[in-house]
Amino acid sequence: MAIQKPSIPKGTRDFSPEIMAKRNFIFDTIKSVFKLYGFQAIETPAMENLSTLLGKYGEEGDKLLFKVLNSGDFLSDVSETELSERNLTKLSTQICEKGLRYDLTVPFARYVVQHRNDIQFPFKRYQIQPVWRADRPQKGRYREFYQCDVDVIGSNSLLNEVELVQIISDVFSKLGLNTITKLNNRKILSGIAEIIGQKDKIVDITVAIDKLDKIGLEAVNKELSEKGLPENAIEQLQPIINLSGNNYQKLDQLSQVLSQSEVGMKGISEMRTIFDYLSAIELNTEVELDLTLARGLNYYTGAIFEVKAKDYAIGSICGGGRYDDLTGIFGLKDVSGVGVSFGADRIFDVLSGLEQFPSSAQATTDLLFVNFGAKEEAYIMPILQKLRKAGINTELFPESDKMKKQMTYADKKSIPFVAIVGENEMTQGTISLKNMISGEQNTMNLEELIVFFKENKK
RNA sequence: GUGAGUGUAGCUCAGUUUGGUUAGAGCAUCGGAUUGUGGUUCCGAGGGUCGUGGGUUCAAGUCCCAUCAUUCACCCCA
Repeated sequence: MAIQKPSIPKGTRDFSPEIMAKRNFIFDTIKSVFKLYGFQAIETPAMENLSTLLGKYGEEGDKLLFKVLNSGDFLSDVSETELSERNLTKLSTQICEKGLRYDLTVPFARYVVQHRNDIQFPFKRYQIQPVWRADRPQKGRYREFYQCDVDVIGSNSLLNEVELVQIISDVFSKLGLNTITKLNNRKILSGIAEIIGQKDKIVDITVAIDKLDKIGLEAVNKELSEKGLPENAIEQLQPIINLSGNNYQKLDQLSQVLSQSEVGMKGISEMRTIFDYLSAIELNTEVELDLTLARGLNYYTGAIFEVKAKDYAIGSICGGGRYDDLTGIFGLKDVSGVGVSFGADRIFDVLSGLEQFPSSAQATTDLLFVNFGAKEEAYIMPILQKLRKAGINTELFPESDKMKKQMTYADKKSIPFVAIVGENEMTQGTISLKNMISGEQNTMNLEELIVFFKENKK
């Protein structure tokens, strides 16, 4: 076989040690906050039955699912006529019964239904795993990426929404990022559509309004009319598009427009409650009511969240919302859930772009012992054990290579200290410790060395 | 699904406009100066199907066509 140039699939990435240290810093930070609020970890398989995934993300989503070909003779149940028809959608369900998960929310819903008798509700879970989308990759968009989901299921309380905003605030505060958290409510959007008599056009309306900043009022109105909205409906929308003021002022304006819509008023009152709670606590993220937030309308029923980094343009870095009946499709009715998902890969890109990673995100070996040969190795082994017991990350170079090579290893691996124990040190019972940053070198015994690191580490 | 850009050393790229000897640079790697001292310096070495296939030509990294890969943007989304 010819030698092939190795490569990885489009939109996927290798993570080298330096990158992993930084990624783990993000994951650890997020996890620690999740735990702080009483959430517990679960994991679900990379593959789900295709039937679990299909139809949950809209037509567009179905197209972006990675499907897994059946094992064995996957064509055994396909007739020649079906093959020649080339109905790909139908064929794919015949030859694939599994697919890679597209997000963590739908597998979670499936999990909740399947384990409903073992779960103590309200169930607060977090889940940090990769998901896959057969999208065209581009900046900040990958085919394999990690989501960090945190959801509460089995509780209607708006306290959960408030808590999620706090979690968002805590996470990004710990990561040192300035953010803006945008809130919307599906009920308000429904109310708007109801008032202007265009119930089935909610998505079109919000998508169009969303472009206001980008393309301007005129173009938005043009797009609305292209989507089939009558003139008078567009007319009625104007005060909503031009909504201004602080969050409460926006809600006041909305309640005038939506006074005749029960669902719309419900949404407004929900948002008031949330803002009231939020105003009582300190937050590190700016919270803003934004009616143009249209994400996940396929299943969100109440609050909708989206977080953007203020100092770096990369799309949203966190998003989510409330879904009243996500488990309904799997046969468990009236279980409401609300959650958000942190996009770890985008957060990574933001932190990299802003050079915001702390030095603690580069932790490696603390101390490398130079290897001079078999005699020294035997002498050092018990020392290594004691150092490790004392919590010092220590390694002994495994070959008695040239010192230059061993020093270069320490240098490239950013190991801050090198211990030199050769014949001289062995007879004197000392260790020569070289500081790789300053270059200075000191002689000490083992106890002094341990004390030195314990003091230096903090 | 639509549109644009880019493919030359492990990496970042020059060379393509105007075809012409043996395809270059920086970084990285390896060796030496320096057999108990890395990062700085100096000397040297290895490393190329010029993405792939075809065409034009006396001659193609360079021009033409096709194809593949990859990046960016749109739609949508973390």
